[in-house]
Amino acid sequence: MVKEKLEGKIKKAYQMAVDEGTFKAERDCPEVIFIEKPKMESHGDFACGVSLKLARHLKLAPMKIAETLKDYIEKVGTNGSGSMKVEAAQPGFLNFQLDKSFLSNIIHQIASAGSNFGQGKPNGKKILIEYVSANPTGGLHIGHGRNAILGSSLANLLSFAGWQVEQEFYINDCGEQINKLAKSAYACYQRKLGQSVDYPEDGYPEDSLSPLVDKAMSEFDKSKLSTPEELGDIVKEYFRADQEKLLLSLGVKFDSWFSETSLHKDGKVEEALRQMSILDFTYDSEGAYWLKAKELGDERDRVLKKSSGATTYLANDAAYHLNKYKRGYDLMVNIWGADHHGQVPGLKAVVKALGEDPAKLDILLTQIVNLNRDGKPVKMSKRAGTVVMLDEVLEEVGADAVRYYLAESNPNNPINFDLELAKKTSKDNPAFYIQYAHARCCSILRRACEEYLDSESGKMNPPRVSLEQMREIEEAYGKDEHLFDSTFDHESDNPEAFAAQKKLVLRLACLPDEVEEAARVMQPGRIARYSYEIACDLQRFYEVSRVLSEDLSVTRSRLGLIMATRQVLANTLKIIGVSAPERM
RNA sequence: GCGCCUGUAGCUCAGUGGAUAGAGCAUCCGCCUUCUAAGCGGGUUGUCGAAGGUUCAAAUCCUUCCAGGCGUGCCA
Repeated sequence: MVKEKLEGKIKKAYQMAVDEGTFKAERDCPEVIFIEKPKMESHGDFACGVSLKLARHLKLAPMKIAETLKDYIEKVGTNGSGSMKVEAAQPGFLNFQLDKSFLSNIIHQIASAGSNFGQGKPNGKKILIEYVSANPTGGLHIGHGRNAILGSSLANLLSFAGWQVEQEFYINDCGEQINKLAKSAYACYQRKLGQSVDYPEDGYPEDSLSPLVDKAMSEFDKSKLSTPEELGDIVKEYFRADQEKLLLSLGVKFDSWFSETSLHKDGKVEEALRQMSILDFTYDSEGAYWLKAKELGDERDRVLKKSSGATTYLANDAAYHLNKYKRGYDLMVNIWGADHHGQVPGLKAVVKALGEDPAKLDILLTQIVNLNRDGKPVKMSKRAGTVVMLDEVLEEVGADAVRYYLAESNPNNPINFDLELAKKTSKDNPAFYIQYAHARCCSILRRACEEYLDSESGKMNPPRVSLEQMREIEEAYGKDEHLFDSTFDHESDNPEAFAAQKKLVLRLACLPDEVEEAARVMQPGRIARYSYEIACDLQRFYEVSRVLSEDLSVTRSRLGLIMATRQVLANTLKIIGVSAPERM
């Protein structure tokens, strides 16, 4: 919002300078105008280093360019959105100092946009995010959890940023693992019927299957359980349904569940194989059917159909991705665990062999999640040995903490998830601290309309703001641009308070830029960290500046700042899928 | 061997080619009669893994090397 505005101004100034012959160059600025937030306050609220980059094109000294741009920016004027000071600084930066009307205008804009504040304009593009995609042969572990939270937060983020998003779970419901599941379940079933059969070697653990087999026996007639395949189909659906339920409890909801088996039933795998052979990217060798993957950038060729006649996961993936491409997305994102990174070149090769554009397929890899308790590694599962199961972590720390910690980090880095930290109710725990900031805003808004104790007389005073007045403020603050001007009126009385308010408002103003940037690099974690910064700025403001006071006009306008903060916190929490409580 | 990821403060991590390198934790000092102290302010803390290169400007881009993690199936 602010950055966009400044960028526009600089661009206009540049063009004016060209039009008037001050700069001898094309009208289009040859460098990207990047607005940054300077680290040092003396460098203004925002800064731009484009003059340094333009020096080469214009063959002028950077400082000279900055000064010229400054003059033209002043000529361009403010067109109503509040004014600012511009300064040219060595070695050629443009530093912007926003004034009070600009700050007050930001609150007004947040107020009028409400829950839409920060939203990107619809870009008319469709994106498919495929994630989790676990085998329906057991529960989800914490790694699946990371994948799920990244996918879900990314979907929220991109949708907020203006994409049309669909979320899909690809069910790996056929192949060797599923056969093994069916055989294990069937052996378990036969034993329950009193038959003495050997349990398959390296089969799935009997204790985890036993309750599901019981359930199948109670829900289905014997005639439906006569083969391992029939029982396998039932059990894998139980596992899938459990996964869906667990994901829903974390706020992860898919638009579609795509079955791998359905590709076989519909002849789609054969169709994909034919398409690749038509383009001459396949061959027979050693009794198997191969993809010329090496020609397509992989390190070696890959088997599509085993000598047994069964297709490999890669052939099935080819069929699945052909289907995705046919659905006409502008971009497809797959989220995989980093232990699958070796498959990336294979899948890219398949896409090329199908004659589709690999640039439309983006694969995000998530590194592992290490669980700690007070700095020491934990192994908590009774069921799966060393693997930590998602439902156990969820039960211990709750959905909000799980979502925050799995969303917050950069997917390329491993997560060190500390269970004790996630349960703490202090600033050490950012998930808590952000929610607390939201609750604090709500509390102040509530208290404004309540009676309060007069410390001198010891009597209760009537509320500072009546419910009716509060409604009026809420309504007016989206409409009246100048309602909040007095928020910043007391700079000289209390410079500390002014600085804290200004910092908070400028932080809030960055939401649109943060959303845009996070969406561009597909890192919802940036929003989580941004949210934490808001919470810190609010806390600072709260320390040095009272909202509810005897001065009604100041109270009203500061309530506006609190409403705006609450709104931006709510919008960011929604993206990462963490709840925004009104009381804690 | 080859491929991918990572290397920034004692620890966990941010950092978009820009100005003096940033948070939290830890540690030290100070602060609660006031809207939620479940907190706040301040101090200490760095060969940005190493060496070259590109650039007016490099933690950031390029090359080489070192260290760690993961992967390298007719499993998925």
